Amino acid sequence: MNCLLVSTEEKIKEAAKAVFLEKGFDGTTTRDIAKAAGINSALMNYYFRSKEKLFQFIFNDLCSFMFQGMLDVVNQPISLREKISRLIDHQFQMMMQNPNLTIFIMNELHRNPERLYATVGMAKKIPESIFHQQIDEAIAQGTITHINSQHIMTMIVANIQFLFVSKPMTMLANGLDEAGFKAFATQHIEYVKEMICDYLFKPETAT
Amino acid sequence: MNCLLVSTEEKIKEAAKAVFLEKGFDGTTTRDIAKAAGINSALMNYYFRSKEKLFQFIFNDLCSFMFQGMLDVVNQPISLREKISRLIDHQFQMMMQNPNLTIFIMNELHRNPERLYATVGMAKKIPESIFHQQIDEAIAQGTITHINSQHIMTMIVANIQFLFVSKPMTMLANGLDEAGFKAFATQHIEYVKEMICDYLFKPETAT
DNA sequence: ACCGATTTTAACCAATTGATTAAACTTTTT
DNA sequence: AAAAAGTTTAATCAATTGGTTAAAATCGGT
Repeated sequence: MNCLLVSTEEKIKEAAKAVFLEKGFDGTTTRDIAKAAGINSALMNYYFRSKEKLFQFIFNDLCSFMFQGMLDVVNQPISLREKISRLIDHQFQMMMQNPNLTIFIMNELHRNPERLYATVGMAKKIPESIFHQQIDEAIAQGTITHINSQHIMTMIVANIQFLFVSKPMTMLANGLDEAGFKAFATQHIEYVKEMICDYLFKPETAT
Repeated sequence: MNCLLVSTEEKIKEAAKAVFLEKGFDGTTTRDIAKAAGINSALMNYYFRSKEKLFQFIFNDLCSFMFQGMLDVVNQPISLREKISRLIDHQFQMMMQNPNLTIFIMNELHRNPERLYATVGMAKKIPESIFHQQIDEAIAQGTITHINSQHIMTMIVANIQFLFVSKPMTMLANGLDEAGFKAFATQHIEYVKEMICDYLFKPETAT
């Protein structure tokens, strides 16, 4: 067994994750991965059977990483207001550390819709979470605006995720560098929190 | 000259646009395009010098298409409230007819940041538009919440665009078919309009 | 109808792609 | 230490890639 810190299999997975995230499935060659992992090209086919199989492995990993954290927050036994705030914060932290996670996943799903099957289990858990129960209860009690929970979740996710999906564009349009973007994004999520909560918990009930 | 409706050059451009939009630059082969255009592979290199040059052509076209419409709305001599509503409607119409326009552009910019130079002229026009002047004036008059205009634009764009960027995921998570998605999206933009306007034009001024 | 220019084609090229093979090297087991 | 199992390598494969070439077909002007 290779004992220099990590196993060869792990080295390949880490390298593949980095390269796939940066270049996508089509833009990545098996030699890219081998080079990044510091191994022979053939080793990749020894541990994983093909580029496609290796990709599926990485893709599932990344999808789990993305969804699991959100699911954890979404199922916490806390108030709706607090949960929305934490949900936004959690996504923001996750994306700050992995800015191209979402564009990668969305693009691969767009290019190859069959990969949706890899996410079907996780994706369906969110609409079934206690977050949605809380919303339905709050609506019944008249505490929040009457609005389908899927729309609320979409608003939360969209306002955070698109910030990172469009990061290069936003930086260009507003003339920001890396630090400037971070400041902009940090400020932005505060506005988003405020906007969404204002909309949900507004005093007078809209039609 | 080829007089069967359209010129060969136009046929190639149309085919390339469709294929690139669906498969991205890396996923597209020159033979894909030739096949879609019903021409010989070599013809593509006769009209455009290379796959890269052809792509740049298409990419610029699509970016112009995306930005020009938004710029037109953003510079209309109408009220802020009406402008926000039209901006959202316009993007929605555009994306309904071209659902993968944004994911395509964003992904290509992510994969190849040098392409940003192709958009720099257009992207910078938005922060310089009279929309932003209107916002600054409204803030000075105390008509709307005190918030940087770039944040408002980001909110508008994010809430509409991400709906389409994440279309496959949204359809899966909420169990929607094509018609279901359309209904969901149509309803969603009404909520978004309401939410953003409520936030901007709210009666009591927040800190 | 003929000529020159433009347009289109088939055949081909070198480079790169994902993947395989058989041999060499380690490690573990006996 | 010998055998067996597991790991890694260099060399190579067939297929596909973007691009080129030279010849054929088509066109407009005269």
